[in-house]
Amino acid sequence: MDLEARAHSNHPEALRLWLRMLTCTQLIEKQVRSGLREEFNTTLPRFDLLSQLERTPQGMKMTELSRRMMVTSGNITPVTDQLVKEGLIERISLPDDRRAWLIRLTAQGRAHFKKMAKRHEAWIVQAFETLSSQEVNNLHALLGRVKQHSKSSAESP
Amino acid sequence: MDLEARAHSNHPEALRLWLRMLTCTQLIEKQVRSGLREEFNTTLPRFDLLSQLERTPQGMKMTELSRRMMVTSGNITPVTDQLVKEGLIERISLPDDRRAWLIRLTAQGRAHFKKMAKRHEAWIVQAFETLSSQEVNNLHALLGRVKQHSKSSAESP
DNA sequence: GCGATTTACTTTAGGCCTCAACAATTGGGG
DNA sequence: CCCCAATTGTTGAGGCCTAAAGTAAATCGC
Repeated sequence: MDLEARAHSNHPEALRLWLRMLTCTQLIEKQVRSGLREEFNTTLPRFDLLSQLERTPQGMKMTELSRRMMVTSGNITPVTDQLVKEGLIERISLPDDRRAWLIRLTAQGRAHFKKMAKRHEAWIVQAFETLSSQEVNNLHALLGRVKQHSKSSAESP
Repeated sequence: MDLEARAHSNHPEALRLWLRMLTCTQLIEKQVRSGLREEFNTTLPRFDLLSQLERTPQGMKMTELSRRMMVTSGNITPVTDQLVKEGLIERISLPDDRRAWLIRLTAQGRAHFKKMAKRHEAWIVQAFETLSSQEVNNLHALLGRVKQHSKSSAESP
């Protein structure tokens, strides 16, 4: 009795798969969001932004952040504002381009992110613990093809 | 250079899978949303609501709709208002429970939904066309286990 | 060197999301 | 019968999303 209730038998397999995939994603995402809210009083977009920065110690421009987070650039401004206010990231002005900012984790941000990432990882591992390692890799490979297909057809419409 | 940039090699397989699944879902969902907007000037939640009703000719209460759509009930009110205004659904008051409404497709709503559903199905089929029928079914089965696991652990926290 | 285009970020309007508080109604236990 | 708890739908605050317009700065081309 969820999104999949739409998928009756004469729908093609792809539609059934899509609704199931959407259901899974939403179930897991809800768990992650409520975990972040209850344990760390934060949100998924804020966590995602910190995640992106953690892999890039030299920092990143806001445009690059929006591209990686797959959201439009108008979203980055308020999320960045909030994280700066919390002292987890900093905006650094670039001498050679006065339009842009370099966004970087602060030491505090890096430490705080590590704690959250540990919990986040546990939630995700738990969500997929019902699958064997081989099944996880199988799923990963199949979705890799779907991703490539979707990206390439988005580039040449 | 997307969400998956977070997943470096020492992360467990489950985390890599999760980020890839999220990327796929978002890529496909963006295509569907922009298709609905460009071709039908509507949104995904509105389409989803009509989808749920299409399978239930006798109509559905708003609580039931929110449960199936996996959103809180506060969301259903404005989406319903909009679809009533467009003449695609109707609110029918129930004599034996004056708190509740029965929500049903109008004839116009049913006809309009059919057109949209045909296009929607084509977008989804295209998104997965890179996989064989067997691979689609395999993916469906694996995600079925993930879904069941997630639902059962959500019920008994 | 200077105007036109492009780029980086911000802002705004409109929509959906959660959570939480609220009104109205229903239904069960004394 | 009546009070109380549970249920149905609505509303409001806060947040993130898009698309689109606006501002400022960089860059391209003549």
